[in-house]
Amino acid sequence: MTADATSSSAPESFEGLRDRILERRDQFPKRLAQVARFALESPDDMALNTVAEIAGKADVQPSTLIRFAQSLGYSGFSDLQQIFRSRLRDRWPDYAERLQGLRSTSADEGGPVHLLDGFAQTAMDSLLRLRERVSEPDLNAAVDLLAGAKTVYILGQRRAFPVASYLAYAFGKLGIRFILLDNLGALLPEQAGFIEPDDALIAISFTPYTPSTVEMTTLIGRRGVPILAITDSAFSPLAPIAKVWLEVAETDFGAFRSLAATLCLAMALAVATAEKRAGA
Amino acid sequence: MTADATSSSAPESFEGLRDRILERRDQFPKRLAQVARFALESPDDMALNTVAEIAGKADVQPSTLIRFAQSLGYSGFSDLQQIFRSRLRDRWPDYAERLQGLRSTSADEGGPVHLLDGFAQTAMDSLLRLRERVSEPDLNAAVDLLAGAKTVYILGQRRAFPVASYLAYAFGKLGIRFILLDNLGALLPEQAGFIEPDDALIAISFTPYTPSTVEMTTLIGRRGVPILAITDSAFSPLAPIAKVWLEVAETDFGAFRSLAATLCLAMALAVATAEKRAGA
DNA sequence: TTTATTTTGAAATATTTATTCTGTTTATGC
DNA sequence: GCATAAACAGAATAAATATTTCAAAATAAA
Repeated sequence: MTADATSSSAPESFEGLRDRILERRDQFPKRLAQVARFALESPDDMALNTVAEIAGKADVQPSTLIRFAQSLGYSGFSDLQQIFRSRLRDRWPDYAERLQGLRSTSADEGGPVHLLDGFAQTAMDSLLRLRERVSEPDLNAAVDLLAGAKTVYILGQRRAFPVASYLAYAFGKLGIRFILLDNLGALLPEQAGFIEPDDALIAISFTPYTPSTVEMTTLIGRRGVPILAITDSAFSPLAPIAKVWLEVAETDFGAFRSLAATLCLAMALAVATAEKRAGA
Repeated sequence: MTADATSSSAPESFEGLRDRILERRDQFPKRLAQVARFALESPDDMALNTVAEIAGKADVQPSTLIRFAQSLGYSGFSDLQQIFRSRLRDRWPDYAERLQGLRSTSADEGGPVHLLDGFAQTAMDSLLRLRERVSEPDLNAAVDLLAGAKTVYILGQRRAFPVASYLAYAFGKLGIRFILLDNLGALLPEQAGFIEPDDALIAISFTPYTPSTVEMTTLIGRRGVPILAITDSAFSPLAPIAKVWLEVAETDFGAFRSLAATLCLAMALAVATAEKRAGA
């Protein structure tokens, strides 16, 4: 079987690999079948351990793993292992194929359409990651914080300003009292002048963090106002100041970053806050 | 810091490691801080790649990664990497239920997380449909229109305002001359007073079309200014006025609509315009 | 400003890990 | 039951990867 196995090319996706193994399930010799079974039963082990460790767990010799990989058409075990690793990286099977389609169409270089595809793809990546970064307790804490506030102050400048202005729009529609700190007329200090400890502040900022946003948030935090920060990393200067902070990791495309995940989070926060208030 | 870092034992769980990194965030020297940030932002990369590859992505020397690991009390990088790998293993189980939650957006469970999933799903739907609605010739025409303009005027109010303000941000970064018609001080007529036929207007509006946006766009159109409309249907009052119009069909979730596709289109337009100008 | 200390980059080295090879065993057809 | 071919275990080897080292640069202290 070694001969004709190498003739057909090796699968490049985990699903393809799985199918290939299954369709040959009866043709594998004893030890190879043992490996095949182990591979499908413990794909995590296949991805994360060394040949020797996996061989131990599967109760075969290390060389058997290499022969297994080669019988499937891979150059060696390392080659095969990449498939198992990629499965851990992008673990969203149901969108995987749709994204794949988008990728192939954007293969042709340059042009506005290529850019559009690229940005769409980037935005979807960000959205898929959103749920991994935002934990349920954090999100609930954020909603509690907002629902308990007399007035919600919103601060987001430069790249974060579209998000801030969207929040203002949504809060208005939902009947949540808010003030948008837009720094109009350089009156930011005055706009934030009357904020009190039973209000709340949503501060939004991403690298490179707008200095005046950081400064103003620090100032407001010192006055005992609970702060909800929406930012892009645990290293954001906003994170240590905030009572609750939510991380959105937007994906890069060239020099530009999507805002899709951030806006999505903003919408969810706004609506959840309104629902919480209605329910209480 | 190297000395006393090794004195305290190294964290054995990902959460512990994360906390440890965060509490030392300000004490790391420059390159180590760079690694710390990368580690928390791309934990998957930390788990699955080799020292050399990770060093490349984080833009540091391989040895810096070892130093980083040792400064946290681990014997070397491999030791540290085990933490990141265990995180991938342990997180796997709840994958199924998360995906399930994302799929069944049909509101059986309320709660903030459900809303977040719903909005994410909605945004992705919009993005996937974006390419079906926007044709390549239309997009090229839109870019030509913008690239040929002396100054690009941007008009978008209420729900469309976040898009308008994002365009302003992007144009600024890209060195494209623009004026954001924000109607500040009800001075919209004056802001648009000097717009000329060799300029261009981007008008953004969705149902229910903000009357003043439609009126102002009509007025400007009569003065012979080429108009690019971004709107949600062929029946939009903006469509007949515009020289080029692009359709974005955002999906509803409850009473709210995503802005993901619109923003995505805006980004693509901005960058494509800049590239076109650079190429010409 | 000078000096001491820490931090960093790049290359050399050590270690781990994958792969190949060889003799031996097991299965298969005659 | 013998001959032939495939499969295998284990050791030897090759490749890759992690770690250490040391001089240069940056930073902090005097």
